[in-house]
Amino acid sequence: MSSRKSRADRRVDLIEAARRAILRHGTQGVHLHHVAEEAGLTSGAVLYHYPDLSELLVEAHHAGMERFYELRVKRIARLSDPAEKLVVTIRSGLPVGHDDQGVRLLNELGGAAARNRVYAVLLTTLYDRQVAMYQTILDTGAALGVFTLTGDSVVISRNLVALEDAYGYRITARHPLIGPDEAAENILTYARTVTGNTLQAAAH
Amino acid sequence: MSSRKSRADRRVDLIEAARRAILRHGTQGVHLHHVAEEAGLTSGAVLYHYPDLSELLVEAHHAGMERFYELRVKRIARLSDPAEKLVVTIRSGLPVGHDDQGVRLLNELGGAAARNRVYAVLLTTLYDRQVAMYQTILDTGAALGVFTLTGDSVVISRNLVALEDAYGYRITARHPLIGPDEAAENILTYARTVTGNTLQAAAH
DNA sequence: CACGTATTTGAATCGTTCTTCAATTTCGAT
DNA sequence: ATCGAAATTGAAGAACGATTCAAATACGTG
Repeated sequence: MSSRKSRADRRVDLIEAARRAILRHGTQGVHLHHVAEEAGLTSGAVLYHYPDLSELLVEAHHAGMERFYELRVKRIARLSDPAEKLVVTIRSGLPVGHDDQGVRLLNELGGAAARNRVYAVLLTTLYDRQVAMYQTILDTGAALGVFTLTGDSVVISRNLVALEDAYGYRITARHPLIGPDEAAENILTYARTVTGNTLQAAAH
Repeated sequence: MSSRKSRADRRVDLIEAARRAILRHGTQGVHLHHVAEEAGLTSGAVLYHYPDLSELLVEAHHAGMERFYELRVKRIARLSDPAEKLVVTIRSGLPVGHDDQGVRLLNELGGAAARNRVYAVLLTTLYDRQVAMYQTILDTGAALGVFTLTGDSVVISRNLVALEDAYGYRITARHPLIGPDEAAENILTYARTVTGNTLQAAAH
């Protein structure tokens, strides 16, 4: 039994616990006691804070997405060269390995989104934000003359995020030939042709 | 209560029923009685044929994948022009609408594959077969001088399948701006640059 | 057409999970 | 240091799903 906490603190804990429980058992497979165990509490205590488990699960997914997105933004915040930004952004959209928690949580929702409107909105919103992120990088690079775009930056950005997403699934499913490095290289190949930039991963 | 059937016939029915039940409730959310209802039987009867529900679910997913893949192969079987084949293949990899059953079933597995090795293998195998399908088209087109590939046909094929997959998720999640037409056009934009072919959708 | 077998039902049982709630404990405020 | 409110427990009960199995039934075969 973990020590007593304030309402706000406990809710944060529970969201974290729910996130871990989802990764272990799947969004559909999580049970109240799984979350309770992860949090070091009783089922009753969880219910005291979240009378409806499904609401807690939504919050956990929401929090996971925000974390994922914020991490990506932070990674490129201090970079100035658009080419470098693009390379780093592509990397940050891919799982680090087949057990990458951030990506695995997102992948949980792919199927559920077709049945659950709330998850559909979450996932769609995340996609759009990531597309906007790429678009900013591409447009800036084009304005600076670093990139020579072969087409609409929206289309390119949508394709880039799509590629990340799909390779994320392949990697978390343990494709024997496609790991983070191979996926990054495949996406970079695409990025090179549409930007006209060699996009070397800058040493630092 | 549907009329009595032979073992073989009933098993086929049950796989179909399981497929529908999965689409309604999710791979993790399906219960024995859901499958029984879809089949017009009792839970006991389902158990008589499949003592282990999870095995039936695996078979349902397997059957769904085979159907999906075979349909794609059949669509291009009678076409000879590589450019036309490529256009048709891209289309056949995308859902027809947000409620496309074939794609929705595949999407169900994305998350589960990270936790379940059997599903991971199924999904990975399907991916590889689709990549091989594209590769054949690209290599043939290149040999005939119809395509001028900008790079390795494996990489291009992997990217094409990846794009299909990801847009499939967006469409089934009801993205307000991305439907089958938009997705196809985005993928075609990529295909055009890497093949050097205008890839007009042939009228017929 | 009657027999025997394979299929299906329906009910009983068991285990699990959710839900409720009174009792207890802890902590902060006074 | 005490009081009161908030958090947590643990047990009891309700609901649900899986599982088992004897009985009923339909079907093919001889």
